[in-house]
Amino acid sequence: MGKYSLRPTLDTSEPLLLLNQNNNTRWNPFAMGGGTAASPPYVAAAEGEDSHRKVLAEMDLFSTRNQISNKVVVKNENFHANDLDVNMGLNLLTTRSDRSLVGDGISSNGDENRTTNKLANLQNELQKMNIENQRLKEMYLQVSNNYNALQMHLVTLMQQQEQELRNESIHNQDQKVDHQDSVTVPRQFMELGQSTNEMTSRDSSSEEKTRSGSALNALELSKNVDRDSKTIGREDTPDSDVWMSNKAPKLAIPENVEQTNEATMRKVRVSVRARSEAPMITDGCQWRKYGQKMAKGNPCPRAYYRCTMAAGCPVRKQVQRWADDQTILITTYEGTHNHPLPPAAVAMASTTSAAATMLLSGSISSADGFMNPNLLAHTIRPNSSSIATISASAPFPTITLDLTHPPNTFQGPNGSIPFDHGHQPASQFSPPPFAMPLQAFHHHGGGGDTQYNQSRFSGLQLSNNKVYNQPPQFHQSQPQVSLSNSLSAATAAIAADPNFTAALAAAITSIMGGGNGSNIIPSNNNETNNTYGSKHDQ
DNA sequence: CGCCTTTGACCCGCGC
DNA sequence: GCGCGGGTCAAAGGCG
Ligand SMILES: [Zn+2]
Repeated sequence: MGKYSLRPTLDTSEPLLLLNQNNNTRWNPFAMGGGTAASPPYVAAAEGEDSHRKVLAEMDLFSTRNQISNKVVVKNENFHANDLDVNMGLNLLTTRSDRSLVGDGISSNGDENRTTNKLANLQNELQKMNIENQRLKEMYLQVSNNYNALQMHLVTLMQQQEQELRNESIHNQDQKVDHQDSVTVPRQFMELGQSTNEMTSRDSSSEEKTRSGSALNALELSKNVDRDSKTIGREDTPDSDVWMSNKAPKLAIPENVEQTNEATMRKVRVSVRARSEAPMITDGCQWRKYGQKMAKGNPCPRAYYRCTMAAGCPVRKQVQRWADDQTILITTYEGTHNHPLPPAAVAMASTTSAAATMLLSGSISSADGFMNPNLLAHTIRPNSSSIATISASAPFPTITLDLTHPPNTFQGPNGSIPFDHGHQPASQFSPPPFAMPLQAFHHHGGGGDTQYNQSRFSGLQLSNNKVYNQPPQFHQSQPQVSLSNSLSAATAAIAADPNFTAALAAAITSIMGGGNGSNIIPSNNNETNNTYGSKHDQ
């Protein structure tokens, strides 16, 4: 019964665990780049044998009869994901009827009965189709969420490797920076730079800060701690310093340094732009909404969440749809988790913390801050699949990861590439899916109004003139040229590795061990997906 | 019953 | 000082 009609269906009752270590069904995102168009649903359908059976066992075809009205929505969804084979179910549903009774008792009756039954049969089919499409829609949401998470994983790895490479040549950069003088830099940014490095400011207005940099940061910290402990005191016992205490001893670093990092990490924001119709993107954490505001210049309200996976976890996030394209969800993370994370949450957490670290370290050695006092923005590579943007606009330095255009060049209904200002027609080349382009731009609040402002991000060693002219490869001014190539190769190798998740986990562990403070649960537990799967565990 | 969302009030920094 | 905007609090109610 219904075996064939259900064929393309995936079990969406549980999140697809693309990153789960114990799961054999891995989705290789790199396969999507080379025209294979192996988009998430497709791959999942190909390997999801178990899922099929599960669906057969639990799917209730007639539980919702009024879903025909969803047709429009589904249609839209199909359009949205036209190359994701989401509409696969439509054909299959009509290929076979599981109502064999229709044909039998009818042969002796008139044509009217026959057509009536036929009609009923068709209606049944239609219902099934709609239900099926509903399922597929949910599945698509799931998959796209997981896809975003995985893509961010990749970004994390890229960043980490870039950073490692950069660290090797950091001295060179410091020397470069030395001759940048007498320019005002946003104070916050200067603080961050100070807190993570020994850069000295020559700006007279920030002389005081420079002189008492650590004291100032300590001040900031105490402010934050104060606020956090206030919150905690309400929810819990005076464990307010848990998130401090469990980290300070770990890295044998002077306490105030660690505190400084905490303070700055709390301030740094990592913004993720992803196309999602869900109210929140799936990041594996538990969140509790604590506020909602109408933000200026955006018809969509901004929602405020805090992490509830552990009492006193300082991590907050803001979720808001982009005004220009409300299918794009902007999630801004702030802070570092003070507790172990389930595997499902590792991707986002590691990405955000790595990005934050990158932002901080980038701020110290880059000359950009001096070149663009109000905002710092970089593009690693134009017209590629994802974009990481760093901005130091007040009050919070923010790094934005743009995941709105998937690697396989699939575009949403709007088909526009954010921040693509025509420098490079996107059609000219098809970058590897893991490429992480950065475009330098200046934006003025609204977001739509952007303007070029080429700059060099020290962390990525971009050469200003080369960035826009030679898209297909990384063009880095320094020894990093071969570096990025090897990086791509390494990434590809990782992707091809059957132990992809293991490699990923190792890489992430190394990242986290690198000292930004997130703890990761050793990833051997399978139930995390469901365990954290209820409400705002996205 | 515990956890969550909702939502108006409140706080705070900033610019005028 | 005042208004504005971003961010947070906390009471009230909903939900499973
Ligand atoms: Zn947390």
